[in-house]
Amino acid sequence: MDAPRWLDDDQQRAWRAYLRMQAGLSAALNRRLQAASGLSLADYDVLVHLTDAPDGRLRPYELQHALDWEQSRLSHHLSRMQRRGLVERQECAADGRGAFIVLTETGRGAIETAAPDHVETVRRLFFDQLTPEQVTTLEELSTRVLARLDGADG
Amino acid sequence: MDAPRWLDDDQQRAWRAYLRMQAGLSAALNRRLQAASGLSLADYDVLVHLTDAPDGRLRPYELQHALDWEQSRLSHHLSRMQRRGLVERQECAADGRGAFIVLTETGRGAIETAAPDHVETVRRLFFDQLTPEQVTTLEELSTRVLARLDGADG
DNA sequence: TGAACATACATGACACGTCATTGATTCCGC
DNA sequence: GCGGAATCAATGACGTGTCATGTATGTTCA
Repeated sequence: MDAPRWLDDDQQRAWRAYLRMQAGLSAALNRRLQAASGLSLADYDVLVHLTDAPDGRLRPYELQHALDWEQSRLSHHLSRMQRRGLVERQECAADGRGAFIVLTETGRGAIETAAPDHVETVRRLFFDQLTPEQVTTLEELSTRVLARLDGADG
Repeated sequence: MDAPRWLDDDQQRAWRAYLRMQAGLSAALNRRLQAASGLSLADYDVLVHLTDAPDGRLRPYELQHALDWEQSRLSHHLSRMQRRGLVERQECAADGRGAFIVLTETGRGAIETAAPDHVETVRRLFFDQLTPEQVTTLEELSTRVLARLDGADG
């Protein structure tokens, strides 16, 4: 193997800044959401998808693809949410292996209470700091990297 | 409270793309680093800082500020790394409350083995996908958000 | 039909992160 | 010095995420 290509100074600075921002932002969002509503970011994402689904229910594998989570993470997380009364599991008549995850009234109440505050926090901490051009660049940049991640493993 | 200001379409798309990219990238980096060297990203960051320190040792509070971690996260993590022989704890003569975290030979070997591969992965998955302008914008954007996070809590 | 394979989901073990609390020193004003 | 406050760090409890594996059901095709 050849000598590794290190990062240049611009890349170093960008990488460090990005890592810190990413960690700090998600920690801050999590803390606020948790304090305000008792939900984690993960709970929030699950509930958002269930809210958008017809009848407020989805198959686990649908949730898995929508969230882009590992299967076992989802399964564990749903068990914890079920224990807290945010969702329920139903049998699936059409497929004996499968199940439905159903939003409970408690779950719907939680997400409806949490959402406005959370969106406001995302705006204040993140979007209010950025120019429209920076937002556009962020989306393009993220999409490019995502395409690479979804592509070949090399 | 007033009606919440929701995100506009550009912001929605950027936010979703960013969240997915962020989650996917750190998962990919973690998986590769773990497979190649048995280190997690967290281990890697700790070891990098220790490697840069004189005598390969630092006080925990120095590491804490350098890494921007919560104190108890660091303490737990160092215990796990100590158990694996990557670092050791030493008493601090100058401050009876304190300690030193010292890089072991095992730890130094691990980071030196892991670093070239890891940097190369960061480059391939991330920087090779971006234009220099995107890199610059990412750094500016991250710095802006970070300043907001470090500022007032509102 | 039935064997091989694929799909849907759960689970146990264990690493990781946060919060709250505790214990031991050091610092500082009187 | 001495008493209170701040600092340095460890710990227990508990939620979260990953990996490896298990189990049941569905699907395909000779």
